[in-house]
Amino acid sequence: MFNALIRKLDCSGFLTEVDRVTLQKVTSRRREVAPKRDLILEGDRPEYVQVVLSGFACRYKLLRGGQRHIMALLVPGDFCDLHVAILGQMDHAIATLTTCTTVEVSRSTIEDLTDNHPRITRALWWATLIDEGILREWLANMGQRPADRQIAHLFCELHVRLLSVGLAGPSGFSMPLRQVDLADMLGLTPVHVNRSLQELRAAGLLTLQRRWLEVLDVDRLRTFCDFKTNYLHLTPRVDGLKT
Amino acid sequence: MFNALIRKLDCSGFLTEVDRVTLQKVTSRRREVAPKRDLILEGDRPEYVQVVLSGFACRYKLLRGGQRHIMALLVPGDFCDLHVAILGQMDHAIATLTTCTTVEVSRSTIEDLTDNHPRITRALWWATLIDEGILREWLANMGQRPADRQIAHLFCELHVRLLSVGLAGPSGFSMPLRQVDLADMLGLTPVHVNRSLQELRAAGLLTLQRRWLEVLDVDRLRTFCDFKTNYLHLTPRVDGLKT
DNA sequence: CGCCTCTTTGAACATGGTCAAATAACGTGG
DNA sequence: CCACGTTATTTGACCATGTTCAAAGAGGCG
Repeated sequence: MFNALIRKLDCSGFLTEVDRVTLQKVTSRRREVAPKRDLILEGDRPEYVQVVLSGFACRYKLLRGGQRHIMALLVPGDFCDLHVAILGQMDHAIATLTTCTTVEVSRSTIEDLTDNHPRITRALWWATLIDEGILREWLANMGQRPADRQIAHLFCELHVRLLSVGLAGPSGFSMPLRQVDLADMLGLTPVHVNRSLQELRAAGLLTLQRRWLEVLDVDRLRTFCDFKTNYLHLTPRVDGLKT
Repeated sequence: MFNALIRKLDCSGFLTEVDRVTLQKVTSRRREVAPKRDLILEGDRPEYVQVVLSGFACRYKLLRGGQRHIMALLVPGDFCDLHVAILGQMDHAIATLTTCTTVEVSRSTIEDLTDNHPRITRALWWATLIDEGILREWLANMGQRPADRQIAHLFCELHVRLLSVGLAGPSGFSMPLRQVDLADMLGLTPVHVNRSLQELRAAGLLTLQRRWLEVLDVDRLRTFCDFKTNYLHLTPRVDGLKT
């Protein structure tokens, strides 16, 4: 059966066939969650670590004014809260954006993996470091680029990340996120996201209809928003496209 | 001799006296670096992992337009590039902001630590997870708050981080950063940082002169910018101030 | 004292925000 | 399959926060 987690960790290059089998066993207890449901709340001390196997989720914080800021997008294969094992308490919440399938892995299973499966441990460590790299890129994106390029950059990133788990074609992918979600990720208003999307369409860079994002010219879009893939630390084969 | 790294890792609560001695030995090869010097460049594959022992450094990226975005502030006790051991290549650069003392720890030493000193390993892991938490908070800060509160929030964070390594008093600390540096951290222009600082002063929240930041009323400043300490995962004792 | 860097000021401008309403798309039950 | 209520996208007019450019003051350091 298809398993985005294995597919993703495999990108690290650390896994062997045995490891893949081990991971397969661990990810068998699945759960279906409706859109816009909280998976974990800020302050929680969960007993289980969750992994997204299908759908999109996000890390977010609610600030005093009631504004939501989304600090990370979780796509199939991503861990939700591996770090809680060490830090103890969640400093942010996680919610589904679309319908999601998740797996719960007990803390003891994680401990078993880290004790007895050094390559898997290394792959997990690798995955969290990539998440950190993405956070840094988002920071630079928000801080330095105008809205339309921010959005373009986010799409470029998403495209590559989905490619690496086999969920995107060479020039398009399913985009079930709402404009509000994009707005909350980039610190913009939905209205302005809407207008910027129109500019991107008008510039002939992409189309977005019926929840499908089609990139008309990948190179041109990447140049437009100054997108480089290095922060995703892809193995050459996954890059999907030249450069 | 005073060692900010040990002081910081000690906050994790994982270390024993033996571990502290081990760390002391490892951090003996020191180096002095002038302000505004690169410690590592994007694309580098360093053989040594560096730790800041005194002064301020930063992680940054240079984008196409030549703009610099600072994605993290490294204060005494912070690791520069622990992650390169796994990811291989730097996806950002690191530079000093002030004169810094650093230590270089060879990759083999790190491997020894992770193989034979489980509590130290756990503390290192803990430190990188806190860095990740800070990244998330910065994202929300930039995305959702107006300039003056962004700056106030940054100061509140810095205050607590410096307190935890013994480099701040209960209401003030040395602030050698330039307004350009603040601007590059928050995605603002130096001009606007300047004006926002004036507002903070006018509001009686702080004073900033001769490179010293004095917080006039810590609680009031924290309320002003909606600062909560939870994302820093402090042990109760280090919080320094109530709440 | 003089140079260089950093901070401060001013005025015009632009990007993105606010509020409110209209239109379109979606999903569910009949 | 259609009708309806709900949720999402789109539009318009006005406003505000933050930017740009340029120049004048302060401060630090040899």
